Order: sequence, then C-alpha cells, then structure tokens
Amino acid sequence: MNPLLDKLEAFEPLPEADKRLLDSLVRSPQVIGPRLDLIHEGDAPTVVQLILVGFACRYKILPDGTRQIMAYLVPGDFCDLHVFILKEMDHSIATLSQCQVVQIHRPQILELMERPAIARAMWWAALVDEATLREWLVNIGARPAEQRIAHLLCELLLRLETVGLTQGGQYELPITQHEIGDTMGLSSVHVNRVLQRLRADGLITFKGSNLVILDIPRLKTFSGFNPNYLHLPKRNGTTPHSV
Amino acid sequence: MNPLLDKLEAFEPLPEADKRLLDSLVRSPQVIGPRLDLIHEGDAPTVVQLILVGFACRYKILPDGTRQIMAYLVPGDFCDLHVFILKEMDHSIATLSQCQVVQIHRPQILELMERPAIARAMWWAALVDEATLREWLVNIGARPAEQRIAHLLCELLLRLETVGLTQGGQYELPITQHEIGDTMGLSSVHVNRVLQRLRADGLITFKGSNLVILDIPRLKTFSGFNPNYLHLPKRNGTTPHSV
DNA sequence: CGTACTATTGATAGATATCAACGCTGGTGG
DNA sequence: CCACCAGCGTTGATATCTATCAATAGTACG
Repeated sequence: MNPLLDKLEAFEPLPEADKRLLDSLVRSPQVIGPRLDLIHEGDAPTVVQLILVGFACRYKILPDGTRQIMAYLVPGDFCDLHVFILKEMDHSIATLSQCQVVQIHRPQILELMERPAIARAMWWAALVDEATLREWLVNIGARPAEQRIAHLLCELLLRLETVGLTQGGQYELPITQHEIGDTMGLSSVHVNRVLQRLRADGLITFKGSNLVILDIPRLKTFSGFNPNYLHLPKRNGTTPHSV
Repeated sequence: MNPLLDKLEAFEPLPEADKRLLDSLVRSPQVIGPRLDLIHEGDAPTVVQLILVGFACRYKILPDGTRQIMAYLVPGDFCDLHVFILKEMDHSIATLSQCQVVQIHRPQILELMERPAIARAMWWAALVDEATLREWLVNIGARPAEQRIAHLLCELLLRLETVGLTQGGQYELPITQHEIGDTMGLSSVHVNRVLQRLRADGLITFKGSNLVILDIPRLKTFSGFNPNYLHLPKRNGTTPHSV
C-alpha cells in the first residue's frame, strides 16, 4: 500500500530501515477533490507533495486560454522536488481525479537524502521523469494522433504496473477525453474519434473508466512504444506485482 | 571566453576559486564537425560533455525514420549529467554545427560538486533544462506554427545572451530550416513559409546564418513568450554582457 | 564546372480543428 | 422522489492548418 516504496524498489531493493522510513512518511494523507490546484504557477513552493492515490498533472495555461498538460502524476510520483533551488513555480499542478496526497517537509526530505539507497533511487526517479518528458515531446511532435494516444496508454500501463495498479492489461484511467486532448495537443472531438478507431481495431475497450488493453504487444508495436526511457530493470515475463 | 562560467554566474556569483576551477576545465576543447553523434541511444555514457562553441541537439529517431529534436545544446550546456545513475542513453546527442566540446570525467565532476556554490548552480542549470523541456512541450502541443517558431527564437535569444553570444537582437543560428522542422514537428516546407511570413511581418530578417530580430518586444508578445521558465534573475534593462 | 545540399514556389492531399447539435448520466434542489 | 442541469461522449458538416509531391533556383565546395 505504499506506491512510493513500490516505485523506488523498481530501481533497486532498499534496506529494511529505509523501507520503514518511507512507510512512516505516508501515514496521514490528505484527500483532495478532483480538478483542484495543488500549487499554482508563480507560487513559491515550500513542500514536496507526493501522490498516493489518484491522478494529477502538471500544466500551463496559455494567454488564449489553451491548457497544455505536460505530465501525469500517478501514485508514487513527487510534485516539486526542486523546491529548494527555484524560487517560483513555472507551471501549475492540479488533481485530475480525487487524490490522496501527503506533504513532505524539508527536514524529512533531507533525512531521506541521507540514506544512500533512497537518494540513488530518488535521483533515478527524477531522471526518469525527465526522460518521460522527452518521450512526450517526441510523441506530440512526431507521431500522428492514433499512435500518440496509443503510446500514452502503453506508458501508463507500465507506470501503473510498477505501483501495482493494473490487473493484466487493465487499469483505472480517471480522466476525460477533453483532458487527453489537453495532454496530446488534440481537440476533444478528435480524441473521441481516435479512441473509437482504436476500439474498432480491437486494441482497447472501456468498462466505464476502466481501460482494457485487448492486445498489449500489438498496441506497443502500433504506437512504436520503446520502454527504454522508463529505465526499468529488464524483467523476464513476470510483472512486479505477480508475486 | 568561458560560457559555462557565464551561465552558472547567471544564477549567482561564484567565488574566485570556483571560477578558476571552472576555467581549468575548458582548457583543451576538442573540435567536432557538424552532424556527428556525440553519443548514441543505447550507449552507456561514461563522461559528461560540455559544449563550448557551436550548437548540438538531443534527438530520437522513430521507426519510420522521423527525427525529433528534443533540445538544443548551446555553449555552456552539459550533455549527460545523469551519467552516474542511468546505465544507458535513451536518446542520442549530435552536433548541428561544428562544435568545440570538452569531456569532463567523473572525478572532475565530483570535485565540482564539492563546491557548494557550483553545486547549487549546476542544480539550477539542470532544473532549468527540465523546465525548458516542459516549455517546448507546451510550444509544440499548443501553439500554431508561427508562434511556435517565434517562441524558439525568443528563447535562443535569452539563452545566448546569457553566454554573451548576441549583439543586440542578433545571433548566429547555424541550423537549417529542415532542422528547425525536426525540432518543431513541422515539415521543412512549412518552416520555410512560416519564416517568410515572420519576415513579411517585419519581425525578423536573416543576414546569412545571422538571425536579426527586428522588434524583440513584438516577437515576444506575438509568440506568447514568458521567460519565467528560464529562471533568470530579474534584470533592470541591462543585458548581462553589457558591461 | 559539376555535385549536393538548402531555400523557395506551386499544386494538391490529408490531418485535425471548429461549430453545432443531441443523448446520456449523475448529481442537486425542490 | 422527481425534474432539472451540467458535464461528458458522440456525431455530422465544414474550415483550417500542415504535409506531401514535384520542380526550380541559389550556393558552397571540391
């Protein structure tokens, strides 16, 4: 029940004492409703926020009102690790679904960073976040709409698998088509049509907000998905939570 | 003549001893011709490379041969700061123009990181790189082609100003229209037409490979450019190299 | 003086946005 | 408990943006 732990251990196993420390951080999460800002562009960040349940996103609003979502934050992801260097947020972070969030204060972060294994794993996580951002840039810049959305769905499958939030090829995707559009630089109408085609091609289905990927290898091939940017250890057929 | 020093001091002034250490790093640069890989996707990075002269870029090639450029590296920029954590490059880095590059080895990096002011400044630089990546995502995802290219030109103006490579609103832009297309997710034909319109609107001109921005405030307004993501200190009319 | 890349132009095709309308659903107030 | 409302997904028609294809001209370089 500790997605941060799951995620960091996807990089390398942690000593028992480190695990206990991480567990102690996630005791009393705060519940935050959907579509609420966690922090806003221009604010000075003071704490690091950690998502335990739900989806959040980084975004910017342009002068003409367009919103661009630049990252999804899923359970186990940090919001503002740069807290101690930059004076001012250059983007906003908001919940998409209802979330459970914990706030981690500076002394706690420093305590974490004193543990070498945790520090390494958090460095890894930060670098993967950056690599993910690059992959999103490729996705939006170079892939047509269908492959673009298919790629996003592949990425979320792997990320959510890491924190035990998938059942086979299924996971909860608590976001609207409009939000997918703001993420992929597409209109919601077009997102709708693309999703219909992916369903017609037998690649995915929805059971309510539950996404079902019908043919994972085919979706990966179709979208040109190469998981190297997530820098997960090579696995041998078993999923992390299959134990 | 040390763009790294210029860049880091844009964050905060450094002690004399730190400056001398940084100067000692950039002694014997290597000259690398245009369009050559500095490191390739899949390679294990071993050294940090620093650009002293010229333009380089991060890029990926998709299965269908499309290239997406994800970042420009200009004088003062580092290539592979994540050397010590990630085992394998998830993208490639190549020169665009002819470059002068120095390779910095692990012990030298560790020596740099022992100086608190340098370490802070390098953290700042890494966070700005990430913020820039986010802004590029916004740019490609949410702005039409003309504003997209105009925004890029504004960004390069500020970044090159920081390392003393502008004269007023002019700077060397040693890249082709095709490469701008690979950067912005546009075809080279479309880039050509967009540049013509920007010229017709009196926003820019070219003197060979020298870009002249005719009306900086208007170009910024037009592109929706907000420099906050570069996290430069507030200035009061003076450019950093105006002294 | 070729050769090869780069910039440019015109014509056409394709992808995606916009506008408008409608049904469905879940929530809310009366 | 029911009627209303707002948000979401869906559909069709049309407009706009951008890509593709093809050809030409300029330019640098050996």
